[in-house]
Amino acid sequence: VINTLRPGTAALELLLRKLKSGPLLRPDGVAPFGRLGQDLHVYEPGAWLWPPDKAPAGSFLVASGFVGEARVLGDGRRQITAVCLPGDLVGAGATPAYCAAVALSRAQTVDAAPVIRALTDASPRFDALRAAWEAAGRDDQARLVDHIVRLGRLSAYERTAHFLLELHERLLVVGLAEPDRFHMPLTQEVLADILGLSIVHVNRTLQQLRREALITYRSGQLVLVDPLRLAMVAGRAPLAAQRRPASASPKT
Amino acid sequence: VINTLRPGTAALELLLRKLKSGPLLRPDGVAPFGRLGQDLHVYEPGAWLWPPDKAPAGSFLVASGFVGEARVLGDGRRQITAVCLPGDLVGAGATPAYCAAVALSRAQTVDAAPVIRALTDASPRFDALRAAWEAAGRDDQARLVDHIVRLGRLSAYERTAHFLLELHERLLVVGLAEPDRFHMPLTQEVLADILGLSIVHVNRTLQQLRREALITYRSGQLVLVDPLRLAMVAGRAPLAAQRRPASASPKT
DNA sequence: CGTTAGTTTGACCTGTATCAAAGCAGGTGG
DNA sequence: CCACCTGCTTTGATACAGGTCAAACTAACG
Repeated sequence: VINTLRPGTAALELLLRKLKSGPLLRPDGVAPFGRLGQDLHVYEPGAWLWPPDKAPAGSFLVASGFVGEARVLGDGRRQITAVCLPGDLVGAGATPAYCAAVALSRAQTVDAAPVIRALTDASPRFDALRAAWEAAGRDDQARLVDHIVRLGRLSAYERTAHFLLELHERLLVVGLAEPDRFHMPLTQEVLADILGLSIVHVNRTLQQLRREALITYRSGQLVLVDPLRLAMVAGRAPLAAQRRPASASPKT
Repeated sequence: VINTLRPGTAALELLLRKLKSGPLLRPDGVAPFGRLGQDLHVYEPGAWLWPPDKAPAGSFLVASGFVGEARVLGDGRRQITAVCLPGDLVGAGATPAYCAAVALSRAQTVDAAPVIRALTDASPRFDALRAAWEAAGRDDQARLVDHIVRLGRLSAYERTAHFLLELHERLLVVGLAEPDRFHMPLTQEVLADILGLSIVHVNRTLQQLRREALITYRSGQLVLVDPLRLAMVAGRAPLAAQRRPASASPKT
């Protein structure tokens, strides 16, 4: 479906899906943007969208592939602080300074300036859109907090499960995942830099998840074989408790 | 100086200092808020400002002491995701849902509603203030990212140094630190939950920092004995950023 | 002075890192 | 079609950072 569109159009469509998934945006509140995509960028895995020492060069909408915000330490250690999926913005408000952006897989982006312009525009015509946008920003923030908890208090095993579930959820929202599987283009090295682990340990952790029949991974397809048990491992509410929307009751 | 003011006034003064420290706010841009502080809350260390399962009950300005945003896992593990110092807001935009707020030391807060109202107000009279406010929000965000890097890629030793420097910097901005020291009211247990370590290891790490003559800590006063070397350890070194020096045979 | 919360110590254990080398594609050029 | 890269995954052996448990020490405080 998405694949048949031009990348710019596709990216916008993904963004709108995300915004529409929130409680705030009625489908008819979606404003008509200018057409996007004359300014397509393609990045090979590992390529910088902007390098560590430069300021973000505008903001971009991810059209395909995964992009990461990363910080690189003097001795080469690297921590990826956020993963941007198709439909996400890189370099916008959510992206603080001192973060490089790097393609985590082969990725396409389009210039997001028109989108930003519309969102910044004070016109009441865009009110609903802007509200949805702000909600998405809060989600981004909540995800940073999730990441902190993962890194600070979860074991490698829990961490990995937790992260894979996050990816799945987010991709579901933009329609890029099936209920039990999704395309996971990240190498174990990249996963290591996201999860704060060593490559070797990521490998062993994934093996354990497979051995215990929680996931399957073949040729880029990640299958959540047992999502419930996986969620349990990740320390998420055991009984299908809702999480994303702003009302919830975490377990005791 | 600050101590002689009523807590509400003092808190507001701290906030304004922070906002004024940014590049955007000219001193005369500071708007006169209503007087604050009829609604003072005092919390004992460990007390919830709001518990894990409730939504933030409004937003509060910290007047004194340290407050933390925390997530508690099912089995009791706890990760403090952000530390709010005097002059910071807890529960405002920067604070995402699913975070409890807890007093990390004895702390006072005042209701921040009047401040929020002024900032939300569209009046151009507050434009400069609002801009400063947004800058402060970006700082908060950058701090979350710092925290992620700390937890993901720094050793316990580096992490601790890095965090203490952050505290010092932030307290300097609001005038609550001297150039080489500040009052650090956090217990090692709390530090552990911030740094993602065990209590015992925090203790040993602090000992190491003292043994190597980087810091001193007596009766709540934390002294940065050798800020430069400390910054180096924390990986904020402008100079050679190599592996850990081990100049004095660090033993475990 | 006993109580209590916090810090410190020691002994021991384990999760994760490190090092090194071996398998395993998917692509390339000969 | 094969030999050969090259980048990724997997494996094994070993080392260490940091966790856990338990107890002793310290200092504030009623």
